Amino acid sequence: MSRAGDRAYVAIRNMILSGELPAGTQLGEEALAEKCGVSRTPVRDALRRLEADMLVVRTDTQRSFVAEWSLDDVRDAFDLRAMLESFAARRAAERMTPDSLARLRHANARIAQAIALPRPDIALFLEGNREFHAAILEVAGSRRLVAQLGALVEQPVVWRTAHHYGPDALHRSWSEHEELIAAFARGDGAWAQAIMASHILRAYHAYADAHRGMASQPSFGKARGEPAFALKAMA
Amino acid sequence: MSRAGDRAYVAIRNMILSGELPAGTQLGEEALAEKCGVSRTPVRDALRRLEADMLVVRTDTQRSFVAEWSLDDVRDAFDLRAMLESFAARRAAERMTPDSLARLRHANARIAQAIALPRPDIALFLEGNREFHAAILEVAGSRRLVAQLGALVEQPVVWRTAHHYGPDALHRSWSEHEELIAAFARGDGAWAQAIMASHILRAYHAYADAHRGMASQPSFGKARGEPAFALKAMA
DNA sequence: GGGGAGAATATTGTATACAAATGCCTCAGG
DNA sequence: CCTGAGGCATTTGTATACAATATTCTCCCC
Repeated sequence: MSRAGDRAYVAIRNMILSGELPAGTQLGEEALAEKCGVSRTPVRDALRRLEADMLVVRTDTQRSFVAEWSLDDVRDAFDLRAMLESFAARRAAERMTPDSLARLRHANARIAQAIALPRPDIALFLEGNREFHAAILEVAGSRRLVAQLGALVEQPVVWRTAHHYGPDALHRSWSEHEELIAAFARGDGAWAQAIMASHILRAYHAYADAHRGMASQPSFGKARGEPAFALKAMA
Repeated sequence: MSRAGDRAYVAIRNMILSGELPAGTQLGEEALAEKCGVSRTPVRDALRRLEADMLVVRTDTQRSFVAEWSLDDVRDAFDLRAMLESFAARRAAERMTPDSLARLRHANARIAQAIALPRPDIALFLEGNREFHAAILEVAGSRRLVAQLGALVEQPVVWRTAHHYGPDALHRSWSEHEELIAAFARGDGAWAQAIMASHILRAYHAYADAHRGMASQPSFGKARGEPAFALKAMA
């Protein structure tokens, strides 16, 4: 953790994901530097990383803005994630070890615990969910896959979305994880792949349903479809 | 083109891809700055971008090295590319316009011209090939897909590999492009997807065959399999 | 009133200096 | 000979100043 650079990255990221910096906001380096209490140099690094995460876009003239997310963009992201992560699931099924399988069971047990409470503990659910998907990715054993999915899978904000999920949706997610574990236990790559694709795409529709009809934020750029909130995917 | 930063990026990238900086070489910022005739600041930017391209890796302590490419890594990259680009082909087939189709035909005509010569013009082949694949990606119309494939598809160096391809391999590539055009003309996404996957995976085996038994470069790190040359994919 | 040239302003790009951290080498102790 | 602590050399991180570039505003001309 290189102090200032990472602090700036986390700080700006949080400002974007929390909505403090709405989509379309221009990100001046100097202003951000002051907000983060560092100089422009680490802010520049942070902006570059956020750009790679596609949370920030740069104009042809190097001005940075908080990225817009049209509904089409969100759909794109989920499609891509469905493809990549189901591919990862197939690979993982073919390489699964008892240890990793135990880790998956443990993660999903935590999810069960989170949603068993009278009032589901969303934070715990998200933590278990993250661990579950990360473990699969690790077993898949492709550095590239990790790199490409990294930006898509991380779920720092989902907060705003996750709280819209009902107990039934949460339970279905847990249930699909159980099915994945079954596929992994049998080493059935094709099965795991199919479940994962379904898992992700169901999550997309849960998202779309939750946000259907919600107020659009004032738009800025050339978004193609209906503007959506800036946030990351969850499953 | 922000002058110094991009110059550094291109310069370092070329040094890596040409083999002037072999895999495992440590990349000191100061040394690179001097080589590129700029200061460390733009070099840092360039290193970050190259890291995103996975041409450079950083240790936990922030030292940069030219990335190692085991044969497994290369296989991974091709697998991923096959998946992403065949997905792009399906989308493209569903959205193809007459203009774009014409552009594809034109690009492949240039390829035909390049390989028709008594001595194939590899540079022209690569240029046409790049244009062909870029056009498909553009029609696919997914910003994320572009971003994710960008690092994989670019073929600046393939030089070292491409020259190992025989006239037959080059002709087969052209022929597969023709088949893709046919699928696009009919708007058959599934067909286009299948051809593209086959196209990419064939390219992988052409690569693997060309490099089978070639001398390994002295290895540096934790590469998992047999070390391979540092280069990008082609199809 | 519209449009454009040009200055004024704001923003990003680059270089440099210095601070912090890492790695390496030496040498003492066992 | 091995081990590890300490200091020296190297490398990266950060801040700041200045240069280059983009944007905005103003004012003049049509």
